[in-house]
Amino acid sequence: MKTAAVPADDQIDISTQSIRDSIRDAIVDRRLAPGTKLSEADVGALFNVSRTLVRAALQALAYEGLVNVEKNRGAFVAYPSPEEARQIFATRRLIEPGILREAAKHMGPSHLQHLRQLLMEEGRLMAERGQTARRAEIKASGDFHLMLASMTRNAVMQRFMDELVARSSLVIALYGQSAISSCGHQEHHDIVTAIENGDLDRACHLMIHHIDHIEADLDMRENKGSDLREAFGL
Amino acid sequence: MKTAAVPADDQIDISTQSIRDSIRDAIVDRRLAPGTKLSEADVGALFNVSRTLVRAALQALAYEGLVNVEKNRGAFVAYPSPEEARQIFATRRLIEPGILREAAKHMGPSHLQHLRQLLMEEGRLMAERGQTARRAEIKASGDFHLMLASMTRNAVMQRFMDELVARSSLVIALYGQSAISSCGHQEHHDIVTAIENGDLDRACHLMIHHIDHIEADLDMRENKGSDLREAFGL
DNA sequence: GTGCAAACAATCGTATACAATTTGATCATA
DNA sequence: TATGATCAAATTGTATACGATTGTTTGCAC
Repeated sequence: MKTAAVPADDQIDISTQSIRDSIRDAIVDRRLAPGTKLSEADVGALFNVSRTLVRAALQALAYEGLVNVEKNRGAFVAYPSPEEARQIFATRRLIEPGILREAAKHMGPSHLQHLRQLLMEEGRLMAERGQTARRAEIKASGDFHLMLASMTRNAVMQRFMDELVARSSLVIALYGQSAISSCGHQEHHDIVTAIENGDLDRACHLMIHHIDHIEADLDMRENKGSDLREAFGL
Repeated sequence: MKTAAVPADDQIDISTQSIRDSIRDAIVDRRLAPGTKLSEADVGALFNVSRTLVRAALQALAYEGLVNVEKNRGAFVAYPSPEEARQIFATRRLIEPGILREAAKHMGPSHLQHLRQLLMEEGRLMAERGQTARRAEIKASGDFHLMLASMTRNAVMQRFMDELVARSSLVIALYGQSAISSCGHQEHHDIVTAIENGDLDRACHLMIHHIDHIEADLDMRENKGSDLREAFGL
């Protein structure tokens, strides 16, 4: 019985969407370790719903790439291979500069204000100690990219970025080494500054380097943690 | 009914995936008109499966943006609004040049051969008459972009393009006016030529213009066909 | 004839039941 | 003891059953 603790309590009227979000958050926040089995019955018991709803949630998460469902075996928190990780970051490098430019088109002073505010919060969390603050910091770091995506006013791009950021979190959870984001945080600030100055070329340049840095901080040698699975090409 | 029926007809082992693909193809091929209701019971009867599997398929399609599920009302073939259409093409403009460059990295003579071959087939279908040939032509047109995506060797990008091309087909089905693709076909050829010549800048340029042309051919005034739905902001 | 309300029908939302498959354990045998 | 076959327990795959919601029709009052 290795299923993780998720806010259980006596919740009623929890629908598929809520379950999906709860599991999603738990995965992205690293409360659920990659590879963890998500038994339909167990999860259902936690949320006091039937397997039907759990199944729907797990299938949706599988589509997002956050869980793998193996036929007749069950659903597991995704365990991205180094190759998958590479593809995820390659995709981000490809689309985030475009998102930046698109977002800048619609950006007014209030939007810049919001971005700065988010970065302040991020910085505040970095100063704190503790697992909780650390998770919140990582989340805030991703939220910066998501906020930029939301400023494109393009729902499609937003959804793509949602998926990319979520999967990136998983990858970082698996292969990240340093306390990193210290530099990442500064890079966020620099990007906003470049936008403020109207220097979009520079902003894009910084964004690409930022993504490069995140990826460079990963140690993607196989057998990290308790892997063994990808090690044999499965 | 139900009398120990031998695995009826040719249909055995139809799983969620097959149903999803069948419906997907039908939508993209315009055999299912936008707005058509997809009753769980009806679809299930067609495929001789229970509502459970149909539901799963419809939910997956909803995630792809090909059907809308309205709570307690059912699933309908998506009816993209002009705004959605705009967002879809904006996203394509944003990522397809990048895909082009990425694909070019891995492209050898055999790949170019494949692309040319696909274009030949596309051209052949354009010459023919009839609804079937017309559908095949539109499909082939989309396949060109999908083949480029597959050459990136990046599963994430591939999936994004899958979704974008499918939804584009839907939009074109709704708002397309001219017999179009005549010029689109030539543009495909030009793009391949540019790649062959190693002139990626030109290829990207052509790609963006190609997408512009597709979008420009749409007549997205509301009330197209039997709409009335979006006309009231629903 | 019009307008509203209540019953009816159809469809979806969720839970449960049963079948199929996998997994792990037990036991026989060399 | 090591190996392999057979069986039992657990878990997923699919179907069905029942309750809830929505849309339509009917009937009554005005």
